[in-house]
Amino acid sequence: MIDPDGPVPVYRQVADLLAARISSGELAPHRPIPSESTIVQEYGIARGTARRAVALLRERGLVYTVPQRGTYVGQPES
Amino acid sequence: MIDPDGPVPVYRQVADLLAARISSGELAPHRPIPSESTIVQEYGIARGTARRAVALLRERGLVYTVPQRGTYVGQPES
DNA sequence: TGTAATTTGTACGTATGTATC
DNA sequence: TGATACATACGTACAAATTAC
Repeated sequence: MIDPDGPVPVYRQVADLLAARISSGELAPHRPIPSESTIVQEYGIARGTARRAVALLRERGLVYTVPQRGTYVGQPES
Repeated sequence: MIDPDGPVPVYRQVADLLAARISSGELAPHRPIPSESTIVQEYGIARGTARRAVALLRERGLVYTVPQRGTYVGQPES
């Protein structure tokens, strides 16, 4: 699933995989995406890398994070 | 200079200090800001924290980074 | 021409704090 | 109380590109 040795950074690979899960509808609007710990386990990566992937999705406007709560699909203020 | 135990994150304290050095003219447009290693030594912080501080300045549009070269005051396209 | 140093980029691991549930 | 989840911060290591010598 993840190629740690490829030219594409792992955090971007993970972000793209999560983005695909959002596009497919598996992760629906205003529903939480997997937690950092879950992402770490699912993809076998470090926590810092998982955080970077989520940060990238946030920059893309695909998700929003509520501190100490979780990260959700879509945009805040519903 | 840096208060590691205060409510303000270290990376933001460092970013603000660097921003002040830019405002004062000590760091002039299109001149490099201190390297990550230098920032680490100057402020006694970890490199990851220094990188976050620089990333914050980048988000604020105060600096731009040229990979493998350095980070410079102002905006690209000179 | 070749080598070493510099600098940013990526990735991992660990620890602690704070807020929520 | 305890578990969960994000925020911050430390340290370490290696890669890639540029620069200096």
